[in-house]
Amino acid sequence: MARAATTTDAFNAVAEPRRRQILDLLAQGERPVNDLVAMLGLAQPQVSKHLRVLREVDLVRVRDEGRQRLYRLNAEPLRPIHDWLRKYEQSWNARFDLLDTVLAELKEEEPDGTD
Amino acid sequence: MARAATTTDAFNAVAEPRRRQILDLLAQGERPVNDLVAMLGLAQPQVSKHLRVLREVDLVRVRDEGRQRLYRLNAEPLRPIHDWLRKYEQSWNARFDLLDTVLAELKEEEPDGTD
DNA sequence: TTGACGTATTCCGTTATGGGTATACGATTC
DNA sequence: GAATCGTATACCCATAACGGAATACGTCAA
Repeated sequence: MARAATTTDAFNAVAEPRRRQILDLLAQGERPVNDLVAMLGLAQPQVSKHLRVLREVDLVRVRDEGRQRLYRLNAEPLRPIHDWLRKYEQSWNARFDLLDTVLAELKEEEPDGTD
Repeated sequence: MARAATTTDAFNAVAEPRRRQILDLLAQGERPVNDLVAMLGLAQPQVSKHLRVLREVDLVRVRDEGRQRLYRLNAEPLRPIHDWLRKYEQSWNARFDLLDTVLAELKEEEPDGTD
């Protein structure tokens, strides 16, 4: 088995910096492909390919406007990522550096208080 | 060029479900490899390999304890992901479904009000 | 219709993943 | 020193990513 497809989920789709950049751009509003091409400094086919991936995980939606295709953001698939990260928030918000791990360990299990 | 290495950053490292699972387990406290092996139902070498990736992006730290290696979580590299997601939070927290895109578009640019 | 534009798709090559299996290494015990 | 445990590494395979280049659409203009 190889690495999971980029179109498997938002986690994989968003691992690619360019794709994140595209989302960042689309966060400002709907854009035709060529706008993105210009802004990203990438070749048009690559942009279309990245958009395809984003489309397949439903991170972007398209709307046909004449000969242009206007892409817009749909952030909802990012939610699971955010939700998953949520439980780790405290780890960097506090000075838990190693203390929190120790504490968590103590109250979770390791019932053998064998130091 | 191929896909960015899994060890490039937390984004890539965490795109793999198994690796997320490992972090989830380590969130509960330090664990030796074999514990993870048992909990994950994976072969030991695969677990070691995943741990290596996590180690390379500093998502886990190791501590030698006799013949065991105790791994523990270091969540900080997750922070950039969280930070990046932050700007999209409102997109799914409200009913901005397509309204927000339109609004953003209006106030950002597209100075030609040609509709 | 022909042509230009905007975008998507196909084909290529390089790279590395992730699982499987075997094995190497260090530490401990006998 | 030998056997054993706990873990890491090496090797193999199948898969697919990403960029580049060429090209195939569909739409609009002359």
